[in-house]
Amino acid sequence: MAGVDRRALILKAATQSFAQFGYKATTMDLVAKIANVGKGTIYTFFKTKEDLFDEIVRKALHELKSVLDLGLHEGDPFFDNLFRVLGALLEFRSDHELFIKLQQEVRDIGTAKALDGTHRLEGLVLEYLQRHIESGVAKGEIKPCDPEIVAYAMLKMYVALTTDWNKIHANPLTKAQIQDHLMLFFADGLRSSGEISKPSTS
Amino acid sequence: MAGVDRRALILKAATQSFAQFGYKATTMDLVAKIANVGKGTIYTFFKTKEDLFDEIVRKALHELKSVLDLGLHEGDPFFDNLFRVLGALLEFRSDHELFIKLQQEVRDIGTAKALDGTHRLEGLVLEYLQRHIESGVAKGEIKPCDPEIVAYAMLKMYVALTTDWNKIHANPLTKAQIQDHLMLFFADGLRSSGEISKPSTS
Amino acid sequence: MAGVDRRALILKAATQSFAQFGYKATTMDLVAKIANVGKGTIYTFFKTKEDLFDEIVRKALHELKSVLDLGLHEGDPFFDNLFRVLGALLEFRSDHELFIKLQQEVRDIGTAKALDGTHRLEGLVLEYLQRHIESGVAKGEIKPCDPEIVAYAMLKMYVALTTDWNKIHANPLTKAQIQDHLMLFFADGLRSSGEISKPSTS
Amino acid sequence: MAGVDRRALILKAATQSFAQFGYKATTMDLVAKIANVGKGTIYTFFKTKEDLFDEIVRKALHELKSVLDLGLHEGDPFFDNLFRVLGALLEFRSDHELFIKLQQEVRDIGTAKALDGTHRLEGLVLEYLQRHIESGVAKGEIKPCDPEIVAYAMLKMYVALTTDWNKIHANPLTKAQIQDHLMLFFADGLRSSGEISKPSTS
DNA sequence: GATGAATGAGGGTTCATTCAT
DNA sequence: TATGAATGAACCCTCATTCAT
Repeated sequence: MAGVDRRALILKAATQSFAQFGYKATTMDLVAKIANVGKGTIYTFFKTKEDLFDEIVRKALHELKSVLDLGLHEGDPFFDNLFRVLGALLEFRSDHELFIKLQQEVRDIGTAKALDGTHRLEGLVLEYLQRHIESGVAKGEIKPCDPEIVAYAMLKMYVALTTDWNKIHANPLTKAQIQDHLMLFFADGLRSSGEISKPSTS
Repeated sequence: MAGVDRRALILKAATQSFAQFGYKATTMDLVAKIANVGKGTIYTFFKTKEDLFDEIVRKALHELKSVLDLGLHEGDPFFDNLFRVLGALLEFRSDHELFIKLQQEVRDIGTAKALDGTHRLEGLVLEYLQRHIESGVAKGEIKPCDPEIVAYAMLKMYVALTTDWNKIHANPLTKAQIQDHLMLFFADGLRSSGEISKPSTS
Repeated sequence: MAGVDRRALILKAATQSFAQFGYKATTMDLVAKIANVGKGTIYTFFKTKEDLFDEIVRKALHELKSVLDLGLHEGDPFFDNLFRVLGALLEFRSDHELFIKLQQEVRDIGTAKALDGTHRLEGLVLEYLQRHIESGVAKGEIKPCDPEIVAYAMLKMYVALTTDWNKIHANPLTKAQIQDHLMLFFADGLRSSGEISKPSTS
Repeated sequence: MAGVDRRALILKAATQSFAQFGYKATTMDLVAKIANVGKGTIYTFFKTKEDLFDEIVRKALHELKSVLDLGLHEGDPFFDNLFRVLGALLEFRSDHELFIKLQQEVRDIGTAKALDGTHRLEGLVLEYLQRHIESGVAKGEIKPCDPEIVAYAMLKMYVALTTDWNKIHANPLTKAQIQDHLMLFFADGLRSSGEISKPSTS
């Protein structure tokens, strides 16, 4: 028991529990048990349950920002950049899968502060995506569209395939499956060539 | 007060509260107050809080099934059917918006049973979509793809644009905006014509 | 169990426990056990522990006021009035001994609000006494003196003989003993007649 | 840091905190911080918090005994002795104000042992006073009276004027004010000369 | 049948005490 | 020996559920 970093142990346990059971259903007793630590120990590092939660969100925010900053290369083609960043997010996910899950697990907390945390997480990615899409439209790489809506759709689709999917399926999608489908929806569309491009008016 | 259907009153109140505050934050006291009945009365109709919740999911499931059955016309083109059904879901949503919200409000329940309820709701739609996609692929209307993944993506995208979006934006998207973007992603893709179809190998 | 007034039961139990053990050492579990009531029941009547405490102070304040109002007869001699009121307070004590004890049991509560409550209790009596002493001085019934200090001394002496004494002695003082000694200190003094009235300068 | 007496440091810090915040509100963390030692260090000198408290009471008891022994001069007049001792207590108080405050701060401790400590402190002074009063009665300097009750009244009055008063007033009473009032109550009484000495029978 | 007062298990938090360093 | 991180019992409070009316 000598070299264990109890703070990290607790953060990991809490992250796992928040992701798996949500905020309310995560009890400090449970976190303590998962971390194999006394309940009181948690309070040596975090003032309240909310504090513990905030810290997790903050850490995720920070790592996310790094990933995004590293992934966007100004001069590269739109889809190159998109998939490089999404790929990086995927790595981020495999390291810290639970952080991403948090995004959806947080809802009924009530405190504006905690909710803000989650929204900031989402907001950060949306901002990056939106800027990237605007730039893609400006360069003529993608069709004119509402960048805010498309950014939102991209994020949600990404989360759906990387995280939500695992809630109802035992086997996660492979990195290739995820990239192929994102490409399918956001680059090419499903429609077979040769089809008419508008549904007949009903 | 003679002829009021107390059971319906309670179901309506609980639905509203579950949708607005989530499962945990909905107290039986609150449901009783909204329904304007005694707290004990709830227990004459529903054995537990979970029972009450299950009943709401079950009812939603039933109505959903009707919507789907009515919307799918075997002979019509793929995208005709898709948008007719999604449009119908939109109507279903405006009538029972709260039911759909439930899908995300249920997360931290913990009890496998309650989660099952939500998954059944989701599963029903997925099943319909998957069958529809398989049929579309078979008829050559859409590209060959994994119907399960695509169905899942469609549902999530639909929920994202109709429901999730409203959590961070004051104004909901219009029905037209929703349909246009679904079409954009699932029919045509974002890429401008004239572009190369694969990202450069990294 | 039919006709019991649970609110009164709880108030009585809490009063007893606050008086005996003090604010902090009184646990809601203890109050519940003394009152023979479920812990949750307390919270049906009182929002918090502090609320419960406040209610007790408030009730004491009210009864105290009645006693004082009834005991002071404007025209009567000073010591008649003094002993009538003190006698009445003694009755008040035998009915509600615990309320008076509260005055000293409240100290380390911390919340300004709760402390106010106790100070109000003390302040009410002090106010009455001070007015009465001023009137006694004005009529020449007692020597000129600082009414505020004398009022404070009277109250503390009264509480010392009626309440504090019992903390270290098994048998309370009799009503006669209390009155005799109050008379001794506040009317006549201890000094034997024939003595010189000032201590020799040291 | 070599030559500091850690035990004394801790005793001083604890005394200050007990006096200022009371027994319950004094945490071992706080004592450690005030004493500028590690929390564990306290436990090398004192087995428990109660032990620490007891030691403080014992020390106060000892100093008190010295004060009393020095103040009583067998041959002097009663009131000379009384005021010399009370005066000395006042000095004792200005040196160790906190010890005296302790007397009232200890109330909600609950443990019979700790309460005993306080009672011993009180008992010591009472014993001295009682002996002195008995002697005064024997010499005819003061009226026959119950020495135990009078001693108790004197102590309480003394504490009331020196300590309790400060809790509700910004300015402490001066030494002269305290002595004058003690004389007023215990020597001469409040009643104007020329008054009848018994209240009219009610 | 309808009610809501009563309940107690379980939640977050504090703090006296221990013990590995 | 001195330390303070770690601990868990015990605190106050919430709320799903029961049951006498």
